[in-house]
Amino acid sequence: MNSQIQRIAELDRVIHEPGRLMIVALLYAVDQADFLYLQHETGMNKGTLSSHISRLEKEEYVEVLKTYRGKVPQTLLSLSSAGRKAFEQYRRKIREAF
Amino acid sequence: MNSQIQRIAELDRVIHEPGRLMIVALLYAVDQADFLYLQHETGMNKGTLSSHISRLEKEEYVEVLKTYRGKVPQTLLSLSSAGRKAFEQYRRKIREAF
DNA sequence: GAATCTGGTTGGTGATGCAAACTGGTAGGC
DNA sequence: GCCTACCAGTTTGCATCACCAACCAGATTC
Repeated sequence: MNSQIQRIAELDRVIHEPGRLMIVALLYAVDQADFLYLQHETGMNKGTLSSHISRLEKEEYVEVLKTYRGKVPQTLLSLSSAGRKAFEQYRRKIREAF
Repeated sequence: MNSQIQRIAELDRVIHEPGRLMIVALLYAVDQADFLYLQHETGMNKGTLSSHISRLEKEEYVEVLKTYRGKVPQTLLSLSSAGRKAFEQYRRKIREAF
């Protein structure tokens, strides 16, 4: 198997999914963001965003902190160190392949 | 929306799928390949490979030529010019994003 | 006749995307 | 107080897609 194909075959599917890739790339850049910010930046509807966040949480790639902005609930997201590493590895393989 | 995220959002989903990305990247490099070669290089089972090829054909990204190697049937695949352009655009967006 | 070869099709399972319904709380009008 | 509307997210129902194994078709070879 040639090495470009090898890299593609090894891509982390959890991160490769564009919806989650946007989330992870955003969190990688800003360290912390809330649900509404992610929704606005990614253009996803809230149901889809919510389910991608759940998937990333289940994978332990993001940490979720439910808090309040005044009296309004706010969900804060950040990348875990595992998530950060996974993204860096994904990015490295993508760069090597293309 | 920041430009990295914009690029990710615009990625062609038909090509983004790793199975099809491997096929397209291989065909981009070699111009023509047969079914068994693709199966061997990608490691996919034939059912999955066959359905990805059908999808790419439906999208008019690949051309399929059913022929014979001696008396044994052989399916030859090549990228169409639309497929070539789509791959180049995909690669450009990936490179810009990462 | 039985096994092999190439490739396609089918059936089942899980993932994704969207809209709509829902939850638990807040705010405003009267 | 009470009713309605809103807000932040989550869950659900439905359609489509991806993956694998198994089976099938048509021809060949042993």
